Amino acid sequence: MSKLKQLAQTLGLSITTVSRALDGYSDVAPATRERVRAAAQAINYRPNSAARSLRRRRAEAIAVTLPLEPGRFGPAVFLNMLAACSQRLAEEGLDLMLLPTASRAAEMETYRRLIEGGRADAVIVVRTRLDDERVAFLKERGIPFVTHGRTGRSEEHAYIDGDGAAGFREATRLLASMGHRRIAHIAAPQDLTFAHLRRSGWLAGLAEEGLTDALERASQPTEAGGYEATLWLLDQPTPPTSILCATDSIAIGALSALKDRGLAAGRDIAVIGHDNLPSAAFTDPPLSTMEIATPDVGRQLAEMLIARLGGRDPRELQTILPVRQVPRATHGTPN
Amino acid sequence: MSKLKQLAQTLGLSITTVSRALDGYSDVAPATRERVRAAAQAINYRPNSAARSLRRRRAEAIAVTLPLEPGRFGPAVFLNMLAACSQRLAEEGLDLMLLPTASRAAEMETYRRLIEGGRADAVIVVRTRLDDERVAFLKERGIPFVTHGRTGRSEEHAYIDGDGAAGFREATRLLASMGHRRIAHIAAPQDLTFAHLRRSGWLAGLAEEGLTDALERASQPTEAGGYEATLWLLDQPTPPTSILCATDSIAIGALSALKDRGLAAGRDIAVIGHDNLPSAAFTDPPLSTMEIATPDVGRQLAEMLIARLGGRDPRELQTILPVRQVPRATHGTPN
DNA sequence: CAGTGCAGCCGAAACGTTTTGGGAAGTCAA
DNA sequence: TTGACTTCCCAAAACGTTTCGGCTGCACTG
Repeated sequence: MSKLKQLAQTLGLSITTVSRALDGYSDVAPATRERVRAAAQAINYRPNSAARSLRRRRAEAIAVTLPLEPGRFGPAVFLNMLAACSQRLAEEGLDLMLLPTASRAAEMETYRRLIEGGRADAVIVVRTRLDDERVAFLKERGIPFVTHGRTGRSEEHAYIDGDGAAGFREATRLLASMGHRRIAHIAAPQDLTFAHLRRSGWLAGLAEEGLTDALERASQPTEAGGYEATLWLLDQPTPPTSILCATDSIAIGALSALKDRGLAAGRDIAVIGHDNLPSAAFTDPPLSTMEIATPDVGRQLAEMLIARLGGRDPRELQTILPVRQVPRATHGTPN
Repeated sequence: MSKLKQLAQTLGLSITTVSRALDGYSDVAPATRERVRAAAQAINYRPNSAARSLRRRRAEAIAVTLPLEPGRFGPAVFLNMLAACSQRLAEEGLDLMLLPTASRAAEMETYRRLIEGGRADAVIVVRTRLDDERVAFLKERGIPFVTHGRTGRSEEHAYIDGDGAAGFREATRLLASMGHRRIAHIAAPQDLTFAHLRRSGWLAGLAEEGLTDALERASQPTEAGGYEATLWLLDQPTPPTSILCATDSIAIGALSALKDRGLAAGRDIAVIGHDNLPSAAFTDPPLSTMEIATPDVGRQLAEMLIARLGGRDPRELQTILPVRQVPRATHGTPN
């Protein structure tokens, strides 16, 4: 027998009344409500979530797939954001479920199961691409969603993103102001929106400074990728005096490559990353980097999701957060 | 109208038959089964998960809470493991849901909701403690679970764990064999099982080598913690010639502290970590560390979970995986 | 004192599946 | 021809909630 029925029986009430009492409806006497609450507490009652969401026709859950290819942030930063998000969602009775997916195909299949199967009411899309099939799918199905990062169709959907372009433009100009003329870029794969935006910020900065030497190298957003790319840059006929890296992981790889070539980061050559990973303060020398200035991205993301679930127009839910420079020891003057 | 009903109507079959056809029961004619499958495919049918799990009385989902205090592995390693796990679980039609939790209290409340509300069929417990209230709760409720890491009651439940004690014992003896006599340990909080085991391995190694100088310092398992602890160790009357760190994060902080004191890791003083984080190969000098030798921990974890769901005795599901040394450049001889 | 309104409660339907317990038709052996 | 099996299918119940549409009895109004 269901626990709700048990409760009703021991209390001498109908199932209806017990249910309504627990949900705080006004048509049950305050005294009764309290009695019910106490009894529910006593037997540790939690409504069966399957039954509830079947009847209510919503899952009371938000999903986010977790693509395992190396990504935007380090997982640590990313998880902290989702944690904050989940805390805010919990206040609304919403569970946040993270579903790891190994490939794009697996990710799309997960989306289909989630959506068609009614397992999630809304989703968070991370590691966005300029042309993102997940966004297309969700728009077509009419599922509320918020992306973490822009896409090629950003004007049509809710998103939250850091202003990577501005950050990279600023960093480029900073390097130029210190006398650097050959400012190279190690880019992450350009189908990833954030990578595209950061690169365009770098190009804008070069243009504003009248610099025409736009040396760049594409790389996976990993330490190993950064290592390789840096060696390549150093082997060019006129190697750069500074390297702007799309992510801190790349920058950490870069530092290692410089060391292996006997170059001192921050003296012989400047390096700047992006993300401000926890370990970035502990590299040698400590990495100059940048980060989203707002501390509560996760919470804001949750608010946007809640607003979307409430039917708010996605075009009112588009946030670009400022990026702040975190200068440490690797952005020195050119030799 | 439900999609299943729609299907049944367009096919001129009963709901029963459609359902059974899709589930592959043998009492529906092969031809019919194919017809149903094709039709379902065409309209992109996915059973409503709430209805299904209400009727089946299981959620077809495994939960793992994600404590956000700094933990055992770096999140990257951890997520890769869970990804592999989730892949295997998906083959059984099980979803893996990750629920971030900010505090122990929030974590327990999440457990209660999950379990009492029937949202998950089994759970994975990570970041285990010697005295773990989650384990107590799950045992009491009779919910199948597997822990990642042992506890004080390990003999009673299923677990998978690396042999941290053996790894630290071996590393200690290795250092001793190179002439080190003052081998210090930076320990993670001792209520965490892994920290306790690693420390005991270090102590065992010292004992076997007849070393009595057991200098140690407790620390949070973070870079900052390792930094602080290292400075403290260096400030002792007779500072160590080598430092065995409970985690790579600690070791990375240690490297940074050594640098700040003008000491060269691997030459002036040896450092060894544990976990083999992706960035450990890119520290300066590259960090000597150790790691679980088995590549597919996640998959094995999934297998154990499936076995538990199948009613297998937990005492048959206890795995301790060998730990392998990953020597790089920081474990040099004493000066 | 009839009529109206409201507070507090409840029965039954509904949500979309799976599963139980058959039933009808066909096949085969005796 | 009969009975026993098989094969293929189905109606209805069940899962545990929420919610719709009342119903009862009391207080108040005029």
